[in-house]
Amino acid sequence: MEGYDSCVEDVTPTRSLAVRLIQAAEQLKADFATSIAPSGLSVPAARALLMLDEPLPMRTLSDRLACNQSYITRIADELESQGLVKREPGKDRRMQILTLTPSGDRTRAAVLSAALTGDRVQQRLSAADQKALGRLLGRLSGD
Amino acid sequence: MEGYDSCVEDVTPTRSLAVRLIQAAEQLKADFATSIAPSGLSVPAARALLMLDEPLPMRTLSDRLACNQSYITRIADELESQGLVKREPGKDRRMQILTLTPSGDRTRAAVLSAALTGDRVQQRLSAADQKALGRLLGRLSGD
DNA sequence: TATTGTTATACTCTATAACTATA
DNA sequence: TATAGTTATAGAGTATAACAATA
Repeated sequence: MEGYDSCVEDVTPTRSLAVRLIQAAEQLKADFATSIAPSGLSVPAARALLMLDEPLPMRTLSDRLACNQSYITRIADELESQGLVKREPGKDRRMQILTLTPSGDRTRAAVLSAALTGDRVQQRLSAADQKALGRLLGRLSGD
Repeated sequence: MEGYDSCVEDVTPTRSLAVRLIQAAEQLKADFATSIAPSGLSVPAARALLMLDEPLPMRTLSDRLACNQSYITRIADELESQGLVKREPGKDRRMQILTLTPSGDRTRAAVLSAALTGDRVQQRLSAADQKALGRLLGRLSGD
């Protein structure tokens, strides 16, 4: 559990929105970690697993997760050691294609279901609020 | 730069709000890191520095930053080695009171100013939008 | 030469455990 | 005995650099 709490907020009259948004995000991340805990996977591995709804080259995964390629090697090792994924050579022999095993497929479905079930955005926000939040986040991100 | 991108969102029809909120938070954190970079401080040390608008026992700091006391020792070491803070014994001799030096005071003002200037919530959101965001975050957090 | 993946290494943030001094 | 702070250690997440194989 992280704790990106007080900081600028104790200085400005009200706790800053930026800090509150960061705290909300930490909460969401903690929720995700809790919901995937039964899988025994690390958070990064669970995130990668969720992306594998189709076989993907490791390179594609590193692009989508916006992380270094070497880190994908690590994650693939974890997933493979759990028997959830296989590495298969692509037509371009430099590529390794990550493909879910049947067990990986089941685990992915379980993780996905748990993540959706534990999503407090869905739980606590009405449809209208969700729409409003989406709009605000769009403005924040630069459209 | 973290990268809490695709994950559940590539699976659900639209990228999930939870993931978008987390990404926005990462952006805010990155902004903060950028704005404090000139100070040469680590992010945790800068956060602690911002809280020291008055002398504070280390224990109070660990409460406010919601982190372990041992971590505060580390942060205090960094701040002290930069000459920004002094440890002074409290009336209760177990306590160490962290007090800003004149240099620490100036650095804190600079960091605060940079953080406020670089706050994209202020920059990109109207007053009404900020109010709406605050309301939504309140609902998300459980009120 | 440029790209994919791997290996080794290292860095940041943060916690736990054991300990000292004080209360 | 309970609390404040320190020290040593560890672990998670992630990156950089150097390298091999392939294109």
